Amino acid sequence: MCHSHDPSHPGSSCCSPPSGRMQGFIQPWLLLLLSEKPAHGYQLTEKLNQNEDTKGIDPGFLYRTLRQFEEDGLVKSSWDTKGAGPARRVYEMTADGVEYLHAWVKHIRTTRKQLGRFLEAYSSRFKPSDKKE
Amino acid sequence: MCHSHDPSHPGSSCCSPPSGRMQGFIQPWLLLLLSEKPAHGYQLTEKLNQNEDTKGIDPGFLYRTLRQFEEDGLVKSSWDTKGAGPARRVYEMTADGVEYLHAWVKHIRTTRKQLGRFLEAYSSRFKPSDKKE
DNA sequence: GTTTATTATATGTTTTAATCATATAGATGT
DNA sequence: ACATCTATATGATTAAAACATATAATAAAC
Repeated sequence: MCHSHDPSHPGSSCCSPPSGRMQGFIQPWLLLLLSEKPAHGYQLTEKLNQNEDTKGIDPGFLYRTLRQFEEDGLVKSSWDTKGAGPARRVYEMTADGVEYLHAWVKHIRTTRKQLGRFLEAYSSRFKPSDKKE
Repeated sequence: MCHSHDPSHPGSSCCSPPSGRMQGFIQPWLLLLLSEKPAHGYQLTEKLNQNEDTKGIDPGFLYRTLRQFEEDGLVKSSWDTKGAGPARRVYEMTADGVEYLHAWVKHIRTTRKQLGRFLEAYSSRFKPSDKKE
């Protein structure tokens, strides 16, 4: 499908660095937001859209992720029929959910360190001014 | 398939943080290694296995990635029939390949910053000792 | 000298994560 | 009554990676 390799668009070919955000990046944000207070999907969308790093989320992905969280016991939901507009499914975090957020943070720290180590290796290859020991 | 959510294995359930390494992490390492000197797949496997962050790569993934790199003009290959053992396909980096490595590095820096921002948000939620401005 | 292990590359299949597209429906404004 | 906004949901597709296996030349062991 690719085979074109247009150097004038060095961020859009099939073999270029992934253009979007990294895999598994939205989920911890959702858990973090829910850890602050219960919310429904639409609210969460709006909050994510206010953050440059998480904006533009696909609603299908959001709602499916939330249902999956519930299936796995990370959140529990209930319908809120009061107030204006259609009913909202409100998600509230469980203790397991908080635990999982912490586990996710460990993973993120690990990943961040890995990226740092790659950047170090890259720097000592391309800016060998500071020699590595 | 999941539906079990075994809290005694908080890193192995379906809804836990991704266990492996992040998507698109091997490719820049390959390009970085090839930017140092030409190499064939088996050599690259061995080098990747010496690095804790990149070890255990699937050979199928490796060889397909290298062919894809070539298809996209990031590397070029030739057969090395001299020396012991079966013939080796030796990959050598192109100027485009170096360019792409740099582009990848930009993406990695962006991702790393995003992870940092998430960790900051997490910290101000769970360790509110240092108040954010 | 035949079998076994090592080096080396390659491809078919499956799984998983995410995206794209679309469907449904209540509430509110005109 | 019709359009728009709020809100949730599901079917289909794509793309990355993992899993499984195939092939073959050389080298070592017996």
